[in-house]
Amino acid sequence: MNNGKLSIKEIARLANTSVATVSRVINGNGRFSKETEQRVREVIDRYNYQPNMLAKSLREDRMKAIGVIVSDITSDYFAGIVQEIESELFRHGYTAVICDTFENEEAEKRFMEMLGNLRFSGIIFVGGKRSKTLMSDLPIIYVDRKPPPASMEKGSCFIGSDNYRGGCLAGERLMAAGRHNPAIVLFEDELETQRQRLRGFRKALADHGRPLDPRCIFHVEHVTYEGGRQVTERILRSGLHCDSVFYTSDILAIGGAQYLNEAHVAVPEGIALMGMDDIPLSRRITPPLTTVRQQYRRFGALAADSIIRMLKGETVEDLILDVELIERATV
Amino acid sequence: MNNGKLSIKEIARLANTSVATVSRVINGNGRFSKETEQRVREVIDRYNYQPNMLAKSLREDRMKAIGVIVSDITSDYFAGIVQEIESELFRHGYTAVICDTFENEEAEKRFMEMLGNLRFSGIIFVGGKRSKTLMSDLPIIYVDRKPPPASMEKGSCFIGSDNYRGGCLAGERLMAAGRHNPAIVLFEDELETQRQRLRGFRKALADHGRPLDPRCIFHVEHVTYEGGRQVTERILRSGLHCDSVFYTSDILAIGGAQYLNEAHVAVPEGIALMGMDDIPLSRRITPPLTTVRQQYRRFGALAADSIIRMLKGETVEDLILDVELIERATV
DNA sequence: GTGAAAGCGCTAACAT
DNA sequence: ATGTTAGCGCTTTCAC
Repeated sequence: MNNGKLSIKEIARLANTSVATVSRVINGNGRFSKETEQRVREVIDRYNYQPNMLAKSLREDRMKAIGVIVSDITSDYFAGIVQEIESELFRHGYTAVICDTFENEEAEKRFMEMLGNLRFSGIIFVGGKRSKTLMSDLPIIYVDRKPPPASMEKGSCFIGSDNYRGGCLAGERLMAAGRHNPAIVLFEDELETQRQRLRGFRKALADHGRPLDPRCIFHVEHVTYEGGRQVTERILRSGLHCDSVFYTSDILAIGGAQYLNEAHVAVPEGIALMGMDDIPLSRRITPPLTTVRQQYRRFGALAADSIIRMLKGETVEDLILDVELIERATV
Repeated sequence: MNNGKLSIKEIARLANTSVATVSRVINGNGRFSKETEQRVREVIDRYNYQPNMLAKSLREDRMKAIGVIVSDITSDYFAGIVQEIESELFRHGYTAVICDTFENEEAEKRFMEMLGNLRFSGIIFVGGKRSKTLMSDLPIIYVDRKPPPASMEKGSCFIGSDNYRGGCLAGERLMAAGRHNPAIVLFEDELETQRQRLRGFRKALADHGRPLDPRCIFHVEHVTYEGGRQVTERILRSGLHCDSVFYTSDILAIGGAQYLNEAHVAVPEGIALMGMDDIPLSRRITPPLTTVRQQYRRFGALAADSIIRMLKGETVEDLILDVELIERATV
């Protein structure tokens, strides 16, 4: 047993003391003399002793680890958030365990159970669905997508963007460019987040006396380049003569731009394009994408911070970050 | 204690039997009557009992989890590999814990220690450095980058592409297009993998009587769009009059293509471009990127498979997958 | 200041 | 077929 590694018991024997004292030295609580500490540390160093975290966690009924449930690690946007969460958590001595659900609710549920069994300290959802009400007694943070109010139990909070304002910004920009017949592309599975963007967009158009044509609201099943291509093709073929489109994700906009390019539709002269997120690629395509920037990497740092504060028993509040219009060349 | 969840002991009490029997029922070993099984299952279902994996793992001195150490989860290439690993492992009842090192060797070391303390079952390195010799008694699989032979201890294996052939394919293609003065861009931190590609490339040119000019070998510090831009600028300014460049990663090639576009250098007429990997974006840029495809998602499935076989005590061998030339429009 | 011992939830002998 | 019990490595009372 123990796979060659030594236990606190052997350390105690080698340092000529008891397991209790060794434990006290390691964790720096309780009292012990300078000399015993010295002896214990020597043995620990010499044998490069590593405490068994499993036993520690069992005893304390808590793992010093946070589960990060993300709906698609392959997305630049989510991966960026996750990377920040991980590095921030790491600095606080927590381990981030990343669980990728592929936008699959079944997997989401399995992961939540598993994290519970493993006595994790908390969960951060990055873009999760969480539409079924899965109970969990762990502290939870939702990032990016806000779940239906029903699952926003206490001991949970939300971190995301001011999506309403994001929609406004996009609408305003298009109006300012004289694009009076825009389309909007939404991700169909999301609720609150997307709805807010739609509301803001609609408001901006209405303010300019150009109410949004309901037929110009398009939906997409997956946030992929291909999804962006296809919806753009649908828009062109719809016969609605849209002069611009606001995609609620840069990935979609980039797929759309590619389609227009192949279809020999000039951007922005023929059709103007706007995205949302501002992923690194957006500034690199030709022409560079005009978009609404979300501070999505900050979501990650903030989420890590919040959950650690929750663990300390502090109360934390929802955080709504500002968005920003990034002028480039597709409008 | 126990956070509201009940233990095997309480299940035993409620089902009017002993902990041993409950354990036997749960794990399906040992013998028990149909009737007791029935009673136990009822209680388990009624209370939605979830065994404490911490205790189980402590007892068995092994977690049913595999650590996946990846050097940058933000990369499409690595993320794709990781996603396959995770889904394959999941199907076998293993949990994949993803550890992102940001190409940082210190983090790599910390993660390895941690996975050891937590008694994980094995480790999969995706693009790791692992240049320092960190001991670890766990089975290890290396994916994509082959570590120096010194750290290829037994109980470890490598899964990757035939990089030599990849280099050949790129060189051949450029020669066939009459591009007699190509440059090659390598990632400086990698050893074996990159060296093989260089060797293959060099061989192909030599075969055509156009030995590679050593000044036309360029290095990049980070595999990012920006890295690709910068190295391309350096190539243009070098005064070497290269007529084509082979980037050993699509990301770099895409950054390079963008730079050339801005510098009004026609692709492929002025300069021909080749990448390697074939990430989803490559077919979507304008013009679509000619590249050497790696079956990188298959790396993931294979890695998961191999480590599970290792855990069963089977011996596994290095796996070298074939690469394929993907003709598109940049050559 | 230090040690003995109980006990976290579980599995696997070893009884019966 | 089922129950009793030791013990995995650790922390934490409770004595001394």
